[in-house]
Amino acid sequence: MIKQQIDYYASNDKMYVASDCIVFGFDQGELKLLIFKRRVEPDKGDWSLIGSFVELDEDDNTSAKRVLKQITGLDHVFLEQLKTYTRVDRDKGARCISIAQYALIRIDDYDKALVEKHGAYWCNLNEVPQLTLDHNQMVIDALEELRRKAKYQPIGFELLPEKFTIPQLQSLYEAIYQCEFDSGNFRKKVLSLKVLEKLEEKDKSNSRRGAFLYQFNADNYRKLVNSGYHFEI
Amino acid sequence: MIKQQIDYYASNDKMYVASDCIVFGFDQGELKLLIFKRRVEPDKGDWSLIGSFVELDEDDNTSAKRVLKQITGLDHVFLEQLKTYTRVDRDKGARCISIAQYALIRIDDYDKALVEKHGAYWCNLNEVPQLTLDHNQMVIDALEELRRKAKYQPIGFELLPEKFTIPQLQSLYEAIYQCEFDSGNFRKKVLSLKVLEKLEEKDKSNSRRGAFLYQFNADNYRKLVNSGYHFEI
DNA sequence: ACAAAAGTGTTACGTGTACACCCATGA
DNA sequence: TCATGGGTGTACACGTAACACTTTTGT
Repeated sequence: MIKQQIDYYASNDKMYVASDCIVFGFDQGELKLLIFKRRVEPDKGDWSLIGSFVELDEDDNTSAKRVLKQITGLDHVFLEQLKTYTRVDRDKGARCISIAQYALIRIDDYDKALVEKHGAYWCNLNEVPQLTLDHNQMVIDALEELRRKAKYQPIGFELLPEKFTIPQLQSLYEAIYQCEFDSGNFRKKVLSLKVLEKLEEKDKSNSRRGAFLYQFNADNYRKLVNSGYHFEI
Repeated sequence: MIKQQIDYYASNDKMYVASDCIVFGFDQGELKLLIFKRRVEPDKGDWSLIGSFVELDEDDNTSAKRVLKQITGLDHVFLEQLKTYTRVDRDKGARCISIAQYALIRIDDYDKALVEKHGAYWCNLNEVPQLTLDHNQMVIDALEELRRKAKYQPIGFELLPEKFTIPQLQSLYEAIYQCEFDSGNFRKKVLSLKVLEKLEEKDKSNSRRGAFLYQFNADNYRKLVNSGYHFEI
């Protein structure tokens, strides 16, 4: 029985499985993408997403988190599978499929020294250079997914510091959707969702008057979702 | 150079890559799922989604279409990547990841003889038996995706015959979302989208009066989308 | 006191929802 | 003629968008 089983599997071909990571950050009102210089052939020296081969004792998520930790020094980042790229000729080096994932990180938290040491670089999303293999397509797909998700799930908060102001949140959404929102309406909408906790502190970096800081209340969000609440921005 | 490249790839491990297919159909007002009896160890004889190993000269889509054609006799089905399942211990037989895809097919078109010959079976979506490996989870995820997509993209039509009535369309959506819609409002909504062409024929199978048949106009849909139109049911 | 950002209030409009109603037809 | 499903019309509630307006504070 076991013999037969092994034979059956063995009569098929294996492939390399890579995991590539589209890392988004938000800084100075701009969406950023983390890229670095490819260190292996083919196309050594080209810009590339960060990635790695998935090892036998890892799943895609574990693999991506390992690389992410290596390069940004960050643990506990938001990470989600995007799509698997399987074109036969996508990698000239070998038959290799890639499970792409996208990550959202609080850009002021990351270990700048580590990022630089690995030759990585935060590039502006409107100025993404030519990337290796099919990585540009991955970025396009990830951005589309981010836009789709941000509307129905509170993932935008993953890109902001713990405490943020309503105008900061608005500027993030304006960066994601590349358009302007009416500030009054945006504020009303976002507060009506009942997932923001107002703090006593103010942030005065952007105005004389200062804007109150808020915090995302994940517990409350979960409760609302469980009771059938439909989040939407 | 090439030597170094090959060495680099070779120092990593390969895996088996499978492609599993969640096949939805619609019949008698019910959503159906195509499953069949697994013919290989482990778990030979268990119910399973249809699937196969992805061959070296195939991408995931090609692979799924090959199996689908084999078992249903159908070409040109709607097929889209769902998600890739990579848990280390998901397959007891070997380290094997699976790229799941979901398909929507017009159930009255399929080759019934072929389906039966392969031991496949259309099961009711509310009565899915225990499936092998992580296939039950795949079905859950696929159903969620179908619900999400059907709201914003005209994929529902893939499950209906070429010509269908508005009440038929409504009954499909009721099956997908497991709730009832107001028929007047549903009709207004769906006709306001401007992608249905009214035919002269009537279908009298469900009422004495008969209901007019309609046809989905894909060209018109594409035009509307290109001009920024936002489809939503 | 004024510029500039934060924050509030008011109104008009379009869309979804509930529901009453008419139509066509075979038995 | 009546039961049944197909199809139309209307009235109201509500969320959104546009925009006028007030508040705060450093210079």
